[in-house]
Amino acid sequence: MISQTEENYLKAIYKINEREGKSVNTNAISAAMNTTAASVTDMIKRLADKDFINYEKYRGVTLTTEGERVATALVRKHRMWEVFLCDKLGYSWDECHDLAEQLEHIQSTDLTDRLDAFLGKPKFDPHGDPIPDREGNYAKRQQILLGEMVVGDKGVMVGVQEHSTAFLQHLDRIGLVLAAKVEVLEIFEFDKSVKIKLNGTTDLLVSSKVSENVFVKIG
Amino acid sequence: MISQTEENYLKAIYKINEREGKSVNTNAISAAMNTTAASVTDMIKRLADKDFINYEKYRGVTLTTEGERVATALVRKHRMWEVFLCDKLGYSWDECHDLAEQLEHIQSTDLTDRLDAFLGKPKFDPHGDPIPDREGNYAKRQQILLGEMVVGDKGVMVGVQEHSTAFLQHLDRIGLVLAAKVEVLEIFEFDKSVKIKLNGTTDLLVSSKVSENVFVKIG
DNA sequence: TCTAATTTTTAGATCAGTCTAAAAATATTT
DNA sequence: AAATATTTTTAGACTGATCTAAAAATTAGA
Repeated sequence: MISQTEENYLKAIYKINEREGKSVNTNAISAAMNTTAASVTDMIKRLADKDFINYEKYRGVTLTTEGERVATALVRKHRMWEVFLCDKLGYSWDECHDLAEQLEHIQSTDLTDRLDAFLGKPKFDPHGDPIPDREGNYAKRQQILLGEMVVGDKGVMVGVQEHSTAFLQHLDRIGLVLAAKVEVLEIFEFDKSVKIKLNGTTDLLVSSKVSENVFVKIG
Repeated sequence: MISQTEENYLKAIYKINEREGKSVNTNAISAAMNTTAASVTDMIKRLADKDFINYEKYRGVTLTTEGERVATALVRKHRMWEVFLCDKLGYSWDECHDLAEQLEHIQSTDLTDRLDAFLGKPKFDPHGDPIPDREGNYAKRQQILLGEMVVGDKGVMVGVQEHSTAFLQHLDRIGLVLAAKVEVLEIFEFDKSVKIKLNGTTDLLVSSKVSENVFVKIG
């Protein structure tokens, strides 16, 4: 049996590794989990005992095959529930995250599969994040950050890196939502803000905080 | 904040009180929760501290208004999720209970209300149990046990008292499912078994174990 | 009503998950 | 490479939820 807390640690490790691409250190985990480094050390010992992670003192951790299976299963459930909440119950993309954090711990792969069929086998969640299949595989997104585009580039808004409610609500307010058409008009080196044309109509100046957390699919 | 364990104790107390109609004693709770009497004593102290129950040493417990609110909210969520699982995901009535036990702990009354609307404001779950409204009110069922009917009585199967998977699967197998038409043909005093006509066609002999756990609406 | 049976509570332990404070190891900088 | 800074681990403690075994209170019966 695996506890919800253990699951959350595995998911955190998975996400940090996905972002940083290397062995995950204690402090990064404690920051992600909002706990102390001491608590993390305790927990990673337990997770190593259960063979969910590889752990060497002072050297950080990596997920084992089994640990990765658990983590991707959680991500699959989380994103699947988000689709349900948005598509079926009418939640907005900034509201569904916290509820999905709870729902992802429901223990039943069969339920997830039935939900998958019920929702029409979605490939992406409402934030543009890909939904892993039952084996945990998912296509890496063909996309770059808005902040990495150059003047003249055009594309479509396909997702976010930062999932906080505040950020998503801000995007809603400025009209930079999923599927919005984006063209880079000007980049201001001074503060890294970016002027874009939105949906071929309005001009919009976005801060670096925004441009560094919005994914765009070029083309 | 209330823990899942605390919620489960409150639900158990609520159900025992609903069935027995009086102050709930320690042993009844430990039986329902599959724990020891000592654990129950610990927990009821905690629940009394939090004002969810009224507790007097050696005298059993009753729910406070707040405790009852929590318990009926759980029942509402449980039965609502059962409708979702059966109606939308195609689960059978014996499969949905265990999953609903998990889902009932999802913390969000708004989610429950949206689910309610999405499911078409159902009044009963797949076992015929009434779904409480947001205030915790629900119509007591107009029904009696099959075992309480007399020869010649006719009615419709509307629910079960016992919710175990084994029992529900047995009912499925003998064809005594929700909405089945029932007419009492003969009662055998020897072993309290009952011969019924099912849906106006087949004759069926049911054991006392069955007749004492199936609710029928007369008429 | 007094004794026996039952129920309930206390006492004392354990495990998971967390903390603070201090010690140890590793990394960085001069 | 020595001194300093940072990161990580250990030590020790606390809470929630559980247990077993024993003591106390209540209930039932002769």
